[in-house]
Amino acid sequence: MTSSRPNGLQRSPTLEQVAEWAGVSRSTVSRVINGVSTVDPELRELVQRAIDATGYVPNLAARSLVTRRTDSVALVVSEPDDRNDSGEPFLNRIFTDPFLGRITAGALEVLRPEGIHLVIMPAESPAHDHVLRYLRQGHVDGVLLISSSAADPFPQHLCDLGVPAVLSARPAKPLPMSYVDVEQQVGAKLAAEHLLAIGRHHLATISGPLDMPSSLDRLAGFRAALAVHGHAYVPSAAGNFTRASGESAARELFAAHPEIDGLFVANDLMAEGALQALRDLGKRVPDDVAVVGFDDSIAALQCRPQLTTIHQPLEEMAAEMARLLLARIGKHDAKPRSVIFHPRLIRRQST
Amino acid sequence: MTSSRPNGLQRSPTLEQVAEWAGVSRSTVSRVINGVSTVDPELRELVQRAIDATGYVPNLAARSLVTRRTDSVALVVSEPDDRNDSGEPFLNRIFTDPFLGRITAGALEVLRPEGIHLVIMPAESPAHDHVLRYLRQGHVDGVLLISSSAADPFPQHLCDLGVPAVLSARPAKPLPMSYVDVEQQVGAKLAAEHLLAIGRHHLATISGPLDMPSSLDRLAGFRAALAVHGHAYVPSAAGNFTRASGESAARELFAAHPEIDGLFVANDLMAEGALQALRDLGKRVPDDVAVVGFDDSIAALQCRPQLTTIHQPLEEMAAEMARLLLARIGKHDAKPRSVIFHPRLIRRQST
DNA sequence: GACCTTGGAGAGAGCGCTCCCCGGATTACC
DNA sequence: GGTAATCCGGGGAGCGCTCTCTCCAAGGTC
Repeated sequence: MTSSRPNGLQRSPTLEQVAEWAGVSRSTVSRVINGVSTVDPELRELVQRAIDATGYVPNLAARSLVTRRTDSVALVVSEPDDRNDSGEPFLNRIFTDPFLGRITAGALEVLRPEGIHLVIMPAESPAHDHVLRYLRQGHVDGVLLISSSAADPFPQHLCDLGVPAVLSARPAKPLPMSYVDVEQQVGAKLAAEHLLAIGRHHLATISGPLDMPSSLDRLAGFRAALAVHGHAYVPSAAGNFTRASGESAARELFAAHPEIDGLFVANDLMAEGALQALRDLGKRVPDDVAVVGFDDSIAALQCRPQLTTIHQPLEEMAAEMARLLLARIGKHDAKPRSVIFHPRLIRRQST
Repeated sequence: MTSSRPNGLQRSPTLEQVAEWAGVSRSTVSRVINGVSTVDPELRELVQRAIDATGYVPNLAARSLVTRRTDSVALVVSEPDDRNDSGEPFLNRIFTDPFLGRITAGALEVLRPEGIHLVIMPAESPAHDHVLRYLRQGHVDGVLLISSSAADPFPQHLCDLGVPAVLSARPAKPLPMSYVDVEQQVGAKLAAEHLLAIGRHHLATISGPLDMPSSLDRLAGFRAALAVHGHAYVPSAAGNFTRASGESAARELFAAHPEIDGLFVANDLMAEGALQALRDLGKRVPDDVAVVGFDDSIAALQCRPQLTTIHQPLEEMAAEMARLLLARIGKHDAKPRSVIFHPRLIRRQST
């Protein structure tokens, strides 16, 4: 029943007005609102009634003008120029990847209890400036950055800006910023050893874009693990983490190497595409070809056969990012920290 | 070379300092920044140099304290309580649906040129309060609301709040808010007539959740169009717009009515699931069963066979939402308006 | 040459809030 | 009972910006 605000025409009440209503000073109302303990319980009660009666809401602009905090952080998903070649619009790609949902959920898990709002901003390259301006203006206290490509200048920009930020993966060039990551190489190794363990000998891999450190790590990890077992050469094709790219990469791979009987794909979405290609090629999974994905996203469960995949605890990772960021916002001097998580293999029907 | 801001320790320069540097008054600097034309070109130039030299960025809190504008709007994706039964986490669902990417892109198309930032906020039910608080605090000038279920109280809350807002579809209960929509019934009719035109006689439909006006409209439109052609009974099953739900709805439908040879599915994602089910059942598409989707999302192109579907111009619709919102923000008295778009059928391989 | 108009710059008053500092009241202690 | 310690509430000074109002100078008009 906050009846008195039909259309924003009349301004919402101010602290001053609440104070007047309650017959106390501005300071007292401010104390009540900010939960300072040195207020007489009776007065506190009175002020609370005044707040309810007037329908008072603190003016955030005024508050953050003096506190220099906004109690909100941004989740920025960045992408550099040179990746607009996939044909698929960037916005559709990021919003279609189950990745983002899990990251968001994990971050909110930590932020909400702290009363911190999360604001999501896509930042495909032409909009970098826009987003940077938003961040510089002090709209948020800090940034959780999902950036992929090594070529992406965004992390560097953010660093220059001095805005507290945490990255979702090891930055391509060393940067004094905290980040969270998973042991990519270990994940790839798990996939390699599993494929060998189930008796496959002709292994290949579909990697992510070769300008992403995580893609390179998965590729290198897979190769290294196989080298240990005597496999000197491992055919590979690169995709860009979309389903369609996985499909064409698989086609390419099998055209050149029809003997492949074990496939490691750098994410589930591409693996799903690869399954499609294999179906078209008349190959049975897992009988003819065993497939291992990466991420353990819902896509892994949605496809037939369900994917064996490398699980990475994205929600926990995002939660940790949020924690690192909050710590960083708290004390400005904190030095960059990294937190690395462990992957594990989930076996399903595709191997 | 904005050298003077290593770590937020020293405060960023203020208007005052820029004015001092340039040897002019605060007012003049403010005029330059806000593009007021009554400034001597020479002085303007001088001030610009001062801004560059000091690395000045306007303090948004201070500005919006006096202007009462933030130059940003929120895109809120809401979901009521009672839909958490699908098993799949809400955040994953919305971020996995190509829908959101297209909406975002369309809205940005209009907002960016105006210098307005877009902030995306998921608002699954337990977080409603959080998001409402954010909106009340005046963090944004207005809201683009994607809300689906008729049971969702969020639009009503928003309305009570007096925050300018535009809905993505006709609200379930009449509400004094602008909205954008597509002629759902006409879309369904297109599907029905197409299926009849290609000689199908046993038609059925997979609808969306029955608490969504758009789902009901599509269902009703499909039935009505068939009734005109003498089909009194049309089997149907409801899904929740996810791929998995489409798959199980199709299974259910064909178990009861194996004779079905034409299927209208209320969105592409569910249609994709239905294709999966049909494949499992050994039905060929389109030979045994013709399938028409709805949305014309990328999912329609990704699946095999590619989907015949009802195109709705989501990007344009979102752009129009943004336009309506900006108009509303401009003058507070504006009365609610609705803009309705026309669907059209895109024929591909599934019919 | 006196008057009026107009373009362009400065001064000042807030916007609504927090937070420091101070003062009055209450309690405690000698 | 006097003084110190403690507690709590009020007053006031800004935070950095915009915006109106005022003022000055230059140009135009009769």
